[in-house]
Amino acid sequence: MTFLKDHSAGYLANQLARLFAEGLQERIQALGITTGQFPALLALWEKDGLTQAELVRATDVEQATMAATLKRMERDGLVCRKPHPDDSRAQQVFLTERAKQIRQLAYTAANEQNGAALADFSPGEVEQFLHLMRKAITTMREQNKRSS
Amino acid sequence: MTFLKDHSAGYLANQLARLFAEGLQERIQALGITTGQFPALLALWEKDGLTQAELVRATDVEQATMAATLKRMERDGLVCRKPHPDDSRAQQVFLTERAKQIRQLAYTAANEQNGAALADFSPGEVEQFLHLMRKAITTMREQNKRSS
DNA sequence: TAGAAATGAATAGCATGCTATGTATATGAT
DNA sequence: ATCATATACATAGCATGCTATTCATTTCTA
Repeated sequence: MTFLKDHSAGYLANQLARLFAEGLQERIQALGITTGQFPALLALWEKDGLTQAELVRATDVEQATMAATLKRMERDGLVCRKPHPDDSRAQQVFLTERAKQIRQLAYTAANEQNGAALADFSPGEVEQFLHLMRKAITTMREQNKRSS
Repeated sequence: MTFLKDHSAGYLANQLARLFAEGLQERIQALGITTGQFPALLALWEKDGLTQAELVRATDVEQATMAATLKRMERDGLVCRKPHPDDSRAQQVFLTERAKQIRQLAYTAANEQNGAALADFSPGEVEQFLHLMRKAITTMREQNKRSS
């Protein structure tokens, strides 16, 4: 008996994600940001000054991952941190001017990568694809919640 | 202007892949293998004794990634390496007895994870989903080939 | 057949992601 | 008010994946 990668949703999802990341990385490297910083940037572009804990809740990564990402973002001059006025355990994370200015370019890069990946899809297929991905994600989130 | 993660194929693909990996990891940890070892194992279960270069061509990872994975697999008692009879640069990679014996259990684990993720899909949706993932993968592979 | 080019592997260095721990501060319950 | 618990954050340690570099051996070509 064999195992066919082309028929394994998990195998394909892994490929898909790596190819998306590769393509996006290429499009945003001129902006001085990386794929892993994207989730935090999206959240901060929406609302600047979030705490790390709020960023964790706004994204889908673990606290330790966010801590490491913020450290690299600070090193790279994308954010700076200030003590939280009401909670001395927390810090607020603020975007630098540079990070604020690349917002639209970053959105464009992400949209272009999505468009490139789905270039051969009909509009209906795009909708269906997004719908099915959301459905599988919801299903697995529910299951992992239970098992933990 | 905002960027909606729920409408970004790349964002969803990243989520999807991580959730698949999480679920699979849980199912195979009792077998003493990890998700990253799966591609190499699939190739070696099909044909034992491949070289590292052949494993790279049979999977979708870079040579350096495969080298690191094989090193961990050797450390974990999943493979052993023997000098290639016809090419002294190369080595053949052979599965240990333990690695051979878990084959069916590993297939089952992967199939069960795929089934769990797509539990709410109709058979037609499953086919459509796999088809669309393959299509996006093919498209991006073609593009990345050009840009490199 | 000698030198150039290609191929097989290993390694360094990095990003992203995880779990598990530790530490400090807040909060809630007695 | 005190003590237990919850929360915020940092860090260690690891897996997976990448690019770039290096080294050795083959293979091709002039």
